[in-house]
Amino acid sequence: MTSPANPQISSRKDPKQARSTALVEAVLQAAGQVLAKEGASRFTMARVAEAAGVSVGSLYQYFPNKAALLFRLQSDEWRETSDLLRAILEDRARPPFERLRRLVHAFIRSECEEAAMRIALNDAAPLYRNVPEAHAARESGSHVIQVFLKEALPQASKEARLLAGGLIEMTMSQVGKTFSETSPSEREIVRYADAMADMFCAYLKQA
Amino acid sequence: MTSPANPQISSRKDPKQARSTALVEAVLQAAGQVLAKEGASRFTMARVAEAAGVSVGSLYQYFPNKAALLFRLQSDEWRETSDLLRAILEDRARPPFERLRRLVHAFIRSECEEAAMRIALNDAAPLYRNVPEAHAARESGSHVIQVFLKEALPQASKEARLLAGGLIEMTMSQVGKTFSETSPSEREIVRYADAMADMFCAYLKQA
DNA sequence: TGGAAATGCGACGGATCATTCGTATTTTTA
DNA sequence: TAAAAATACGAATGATCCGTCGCATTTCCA
Repeated sequence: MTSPANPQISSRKDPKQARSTALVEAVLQAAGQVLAKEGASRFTMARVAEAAGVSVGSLYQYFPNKAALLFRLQSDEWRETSDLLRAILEDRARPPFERLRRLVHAFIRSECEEAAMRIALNDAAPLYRNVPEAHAARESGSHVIQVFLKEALPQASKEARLLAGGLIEMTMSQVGKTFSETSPSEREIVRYADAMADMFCAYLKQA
Repeated sequence: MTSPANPQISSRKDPKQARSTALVEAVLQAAGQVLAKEGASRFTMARVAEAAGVSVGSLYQYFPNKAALLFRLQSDEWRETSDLLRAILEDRARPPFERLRRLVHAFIRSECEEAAMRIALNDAAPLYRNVPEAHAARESGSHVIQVFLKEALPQASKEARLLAGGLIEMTMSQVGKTFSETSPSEREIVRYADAMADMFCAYLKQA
């Protein structure tokens, strides 16, 4: 497969005056709306500019290209999710498996709440998949899970924990994404998240 | 999210003479190659036509549009996979959980073998996601799993089986896809498939 | 064998988009 | 306050691509 060359991601310049930071904020907000309401195929620099009330040229002052803008949106999502994971998994007041269950519920729920945008972001993934920063961004989430597993399964080998963590992480994110596409009801969300948590717990306990 | 209108999928005409059926075959073969080697973003009617040694106009004789061609490729993949599932799960000579383990291995392996094409097909999914036929195509795979679960977990409620089947199916396909993107080695494939099978078995046994 | 049907062709129309660049406006600085 | 720097603008450029249509070629059939 011949992939497109890695897009340039680092921002062309940083906003220095108040009006320009406001512009960047407006752009990010508008970009999220356009992505969620129009879908990835209609996510256009011109449309984002219009929704933000600025001109196309201004977009390119702070984002070198479309991929950079999309990647920024994705990065922000990743960071939010990562913070969510950390907050729940580090709550040492609860037993580990309860934390894991809460994690799954929170994750699935968050995935469903912004389903439209997440789906569109996923559809657009080919455009920013190859940026080098993407690798580092994912690393953060994995690390949180590894720390948790070290506490929950102190007797397991490091290799086993890496395998289990990768499996859990991938399952949660990928299956969560697909599940959110079905526009599930509140009931279904709870049932599904419980099932997934059951699966993870059963797997970890027998390991 | 405003999705594009459902594309017309049914073939414009059926090939009647030998040369036209050969042309359709050549087109499908070429389309698979273009998709695997060039990726979804460079999957173009013109490129497929050139790779097949025919003209663009001829493509439109048998496929009403690009989405129809892509959907045909996806359908063929689904059918192959579905047949694979069925063959393994219906092998009553082996105990159920061994069959499930074999299934996971076969699935992951098959996903990795044609990784480039599967990934590209996935990237192009937005183009054919909304065709009505897609729903029916997935149904087939679910049914096979339900039959299996009825044998493996005769005491479980139908509702529980639907939930478990959906979870297993979604996990296998989605996680398998993502895993195949990492270009895993033979060793990693085996380890990962075993881990996933462990997870499914542990989940089903505690249910 | 001759006309009809099927098949194959590829230039062309029409539309969409990412990105640039010369210019105008606003803010900062000295 | 005047020059410099930062910011904003949006028409224009260049490229890509889908799908069509009139015409040429091949095959079928009576």
